[in-house]
Amino acid sequence: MPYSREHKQNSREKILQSAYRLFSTKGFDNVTVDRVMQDCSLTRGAFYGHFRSKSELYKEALKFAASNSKLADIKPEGLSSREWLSVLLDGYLSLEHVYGERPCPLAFLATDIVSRDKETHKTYAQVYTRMNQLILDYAGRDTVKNSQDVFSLTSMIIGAVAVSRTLEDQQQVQQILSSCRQQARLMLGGI
Amino acid sequence: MPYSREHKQNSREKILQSAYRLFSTKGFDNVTVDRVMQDCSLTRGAFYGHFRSKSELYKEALKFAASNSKLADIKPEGLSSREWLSVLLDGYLSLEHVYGERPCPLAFLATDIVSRDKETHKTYAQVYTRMNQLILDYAGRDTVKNSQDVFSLTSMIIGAVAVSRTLEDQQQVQQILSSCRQQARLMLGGI
DNA sequence: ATCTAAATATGATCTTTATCATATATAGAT
DNA sequence: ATCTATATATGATAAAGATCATATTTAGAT
Repeated sequence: MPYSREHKQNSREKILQSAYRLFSTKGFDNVTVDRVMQDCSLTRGAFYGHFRSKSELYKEALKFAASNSKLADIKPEGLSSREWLSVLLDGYLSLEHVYGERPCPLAFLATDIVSRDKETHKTYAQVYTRMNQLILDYAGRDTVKNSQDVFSLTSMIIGAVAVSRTLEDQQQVQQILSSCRQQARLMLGGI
Repeated sequence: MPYSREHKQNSREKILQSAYRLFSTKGFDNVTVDRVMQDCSLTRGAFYGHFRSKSELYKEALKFAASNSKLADIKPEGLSSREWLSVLLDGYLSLEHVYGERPCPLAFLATDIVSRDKETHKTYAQVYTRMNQLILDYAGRDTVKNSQDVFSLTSMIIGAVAVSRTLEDQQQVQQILSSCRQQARLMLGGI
């Protein structure tokens, strides 16, 4: 047996991490396999030992990002679900998220996904459903009049960060995020 | 003088129309110059008589889309500004818009823009500002507590249609759009 | 009818990049 | 030490597509 048992698994995770960071900031076509591998200090050739194709990498990176996203973090002890949800939303609607290393795939891949294959669409849809579900759960289902109300909340926060990343004017971005944080609190009262 | 005086202008508009339709559904890299020209029954060569490069085409198509978008339509006689705004928002949050021929560039190019050049970013930002302004104007500025409140509304509707286009489940899309239409009405009360 | 400038079409070039074929390096087992 | 399966690296191939150089078509003016 060559290398240690975990070596390949480690490499795979490094590739996924680099891939997602690059894909989410540049989109599928503006990222080359070479660039991803350079980013994690490996080379082209090694790539095909881990993934069948660039498309497969994209899909796996999407799954990887979903399970490692801020929104998947575990609620700390001593906070109510509602309080934790509030923390999560503020984190989501923050500059750190907009420009950070673990951006939400729902926002940052939104229009990029359209040209990908059916499987990838399905994965995206699953991530989307999970996000809505998670917010519903934290908000407390018993207080929900209509579970569909959550869609307007997620639309808003996804739209906000997606647009924010394209804007140069930092002050305007701050205003957008702030406006949405405030609105989110109002909506959660309603939900 | 060859051709009629308006011929070239007509060609230019046809190119822009095809270009925007394709760019907004597939993104910059998944559209070739060839494909655009085929779409409007011209050929590659003619292209460079109209635009310096594919990048320039993209930028011009973005401007073109902005000035021809649903939201730029003129208010018909006999409707109050608020009523007209309501019509516009329902149109924006409709299946026809999500899958139609005149989609909103703010939503459908959102993440695609990130990899484009500075000029294009600037154009996008202008379109974004115009959209917010337009909604503020129709909503009636005197009734606005805080003009920044409009950002959460535009984030929501942009996010809603951007995400909707990636989802396969038509029923879910309907629910998202419906949820946002309802929420928009609530928010306009507040604005 | 013919001439001409503008618009459009066609063929060629050159770069980029995904993927493959092949070679080398690694580290556990003998 | 050496052997071997696996991980990684390097060089080659081939296709796609943006752009350019050149040819052809168009329709108004003479």
